[in-house]
Amino acid sequence: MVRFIGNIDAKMDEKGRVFFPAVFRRSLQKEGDEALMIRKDIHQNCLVLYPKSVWNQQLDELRSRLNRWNSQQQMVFRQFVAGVDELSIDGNGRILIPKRLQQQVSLQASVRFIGMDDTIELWAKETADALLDNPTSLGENLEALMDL
Amino acid sequence: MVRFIGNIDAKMDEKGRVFFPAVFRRSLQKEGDEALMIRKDIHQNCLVLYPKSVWNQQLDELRSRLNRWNSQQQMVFRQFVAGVDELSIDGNGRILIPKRLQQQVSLQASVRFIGMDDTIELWAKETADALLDNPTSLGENLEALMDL
DNA sequence: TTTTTTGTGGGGAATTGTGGGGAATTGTGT
DNA sequence: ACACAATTCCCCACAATTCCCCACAAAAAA
Repeated sequence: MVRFIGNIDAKMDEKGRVFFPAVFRRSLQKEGDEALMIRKDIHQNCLVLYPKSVWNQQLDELRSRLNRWNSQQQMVFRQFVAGVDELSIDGNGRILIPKRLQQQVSLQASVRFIGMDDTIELWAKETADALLDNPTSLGENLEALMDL
Repeated sequence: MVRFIGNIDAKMDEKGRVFFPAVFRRSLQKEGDEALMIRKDIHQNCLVLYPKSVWNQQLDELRSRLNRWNSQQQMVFRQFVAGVDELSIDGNGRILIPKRLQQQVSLQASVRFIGMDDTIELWAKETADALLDNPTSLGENLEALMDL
């Protein structure tokens, strides 16, 4: 099982290219997994990178819970799958973020990679700072959760 | 179970390297644990070092209680792992403190390690002095706490 | 005192990260 | 089909950081 750990600040150039952090690249290669899938996060204003194997796994999970003959459920599946792109790492170790996705989450020059266990999130630095460097609620949330 | 005890002053060089105190290294090795996780403390202006096994244990417990499709729960997980980095001890027995973390807690040349049972805290010496040399309320707080 | 362990410092190679030029490819409208 | 713009890809150059090595001071142990 992959386990992405760490936070890396990076810069996206005008062409939309970002260096894919070496730590993560190594974790990927260890799994023999080279391809990445990218989509906007369901809830947050950030992008999510899945190693292809993890992506497939999640698709399977979704599929197994959804009834393909049910129109609404089929629509959920469609929305989840649509908007996904496949990425590859170029000769310089960079990935190219599709324009469409850049706009969806207002990516600027300063971005931040966050290792999230089996996926990697890509945030606009400003957005991440605002959300994550504010730990007030974390304590309460944790307390509530662990108190079950 | 690891038990880190003690206060050690050390110096960080311009490259951000700090000698990891021998006492703590021995405690770590006794656990067969070499890797360390580092993050900014939730409340205080200092860094916290976790032996990797301790960290993983906490992470697994959290993961098992969280539903990744739930926005709020995913946010808790995110806040918990964001800002964490993995450290290793180099050939000279030193660790390299990531730039980002140095800045977050204003680490300068003079630092202080504080053994905190199963974790180790890393303070800027000045900050630690200011906070801890002022033990005014400890007695009262303890009294109130233990009086349940 | 000599030896070993602990702690500091720095040089320089290798890797990681940033920027940009320009060819190839794709997509658009005419 | 053609010209044109935008995007993607492949290449090179270079800056910054990290890693690996060695030297040595200071403290502790023999």
